[in-house]
Amino acid sequence: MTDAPTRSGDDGSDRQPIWTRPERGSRGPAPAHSRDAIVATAIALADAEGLAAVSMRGVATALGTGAGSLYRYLSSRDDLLDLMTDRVVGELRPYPEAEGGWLDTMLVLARRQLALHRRHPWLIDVIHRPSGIGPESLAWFDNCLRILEPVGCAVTAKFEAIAMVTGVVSLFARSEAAAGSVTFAGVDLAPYPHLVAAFSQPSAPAPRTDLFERTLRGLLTGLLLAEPSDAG
Amino acid sequence: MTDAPTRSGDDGSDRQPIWTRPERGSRGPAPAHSRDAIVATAIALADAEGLAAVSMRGVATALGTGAGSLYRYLSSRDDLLDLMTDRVVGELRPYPEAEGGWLDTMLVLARRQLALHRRHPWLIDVIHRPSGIGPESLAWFDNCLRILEPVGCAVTAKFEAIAMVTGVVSLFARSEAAAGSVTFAGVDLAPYPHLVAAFSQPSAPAPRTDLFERTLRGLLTGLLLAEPSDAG
DNA sequence: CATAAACTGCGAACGTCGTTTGCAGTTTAC
DNA sequence: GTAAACTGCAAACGACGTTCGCAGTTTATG
Repeated sequence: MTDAPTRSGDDGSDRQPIWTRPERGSRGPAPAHSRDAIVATAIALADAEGLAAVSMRGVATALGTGAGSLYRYLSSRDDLLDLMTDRVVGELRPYPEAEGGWLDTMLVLARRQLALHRRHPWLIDVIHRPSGIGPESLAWFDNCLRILEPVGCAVTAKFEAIAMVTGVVSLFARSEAAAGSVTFAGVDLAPYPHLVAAFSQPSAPAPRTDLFERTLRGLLTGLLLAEPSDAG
Repeated sequence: MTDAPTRSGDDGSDRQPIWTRPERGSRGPAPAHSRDAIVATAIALADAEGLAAVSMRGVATALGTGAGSLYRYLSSRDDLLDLMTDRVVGELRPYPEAEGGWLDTMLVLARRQLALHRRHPWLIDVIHRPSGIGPESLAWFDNCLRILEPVGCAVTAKFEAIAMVTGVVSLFARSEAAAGSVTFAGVDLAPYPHLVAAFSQPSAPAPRTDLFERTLRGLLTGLLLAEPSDAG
């Protein structure tokens, strides 16, 4: 607690983010594991048993070690979640060319994001935290800017549009994941006349894919193509 | 653990949701607190010190009692969060009449939701969980259906539109709350050419309110007014 | 009015969590 | 060769949600 310089590799380096922190020094014995192997194990665990299974003890047990040992490679569980997020974002590669026009290409990217959420359902619970921007996320963002290059509007509008697309994709992913989990069991619906009227009406299945595409197409054209003549 | 009928009021009633569970029986002494007072205390605590301060011990301390005592009124912390959510949703009342047309009225409702998020920043972390639908949320939903009554489209489309509006509002709320928390400190931006090009460009402040309104207006008209002639 | 059932608050405990710490052993720089 | 820097590991710490047992209080029932 005084000023002992021990643990300079992991413990003392809380200043710089996990992305630029060196994995190990050059002095001691070879580590039994690697940061990448830990992250891969954690992702496999989350895919199989959900995010709740990704505890320090859980990941450590899957690796055949103790919980405290993980702190030789990571400085916190949040770091692990950040690494997991960025690693699966890398699955969005390779990025498509913008051959079919920027709007269609953005839709392809959005659909790939949605597929990523389906592949890793825990992503939806992890993506909405501060300080979770890693190299792969930056690359994805950079690629979106590349796709939007032919669009002649302010960069701030592009930033907003990209963020909104990502957000809407997460909304769809959450809606898919939560499908059927809402229930009105034991609740008296009598005080809600419009609800019971809606429920008593025959409902068509309503294709979801169409909603996804229509929503994003309308969003992007509205945000990027609208003339700012009368705004403000 | 055999079949002792004790604690039938709180403990044994895990079956039915918190909304319909009776607050107390008729036998014992008068409770020192009430479910409503506990929820109000928890909300005040969350408003002041964030959701992390809303622990059973934290709420109990604010009430001058012990953590275990809270389980006489609630059966879990999740129940408490559900009650908190539904209570603040009640702040959206009274609901406006649809005098200015359904689109403008829906925008008013959306703006009120955004204001609610600004008033209770913890709401964004609590609203995206399963099983959080209470009477006030139902009333809000019912009111949205009332506003959308003159719109002649399938009820499923209305359901989707309402959910999407709520979701987009939460996106804006989250974006506002996370403003300035993302940082590229210590990260080399060289591998992201389009990003550095965007950052080197002069950026206008870009009015957010306009983005909010434009996004929702485009969303609602696109989802509710589009003709389903060529779909499918 | 007596009795028993159903309630009350409360403090101690349980198990799990993220994280810290001390220690013994290993490798490398000087 | 020595010391610094590293390694893994087990134990512990504090906080969390939750359970449990107990003593006391109120009410329904006879």
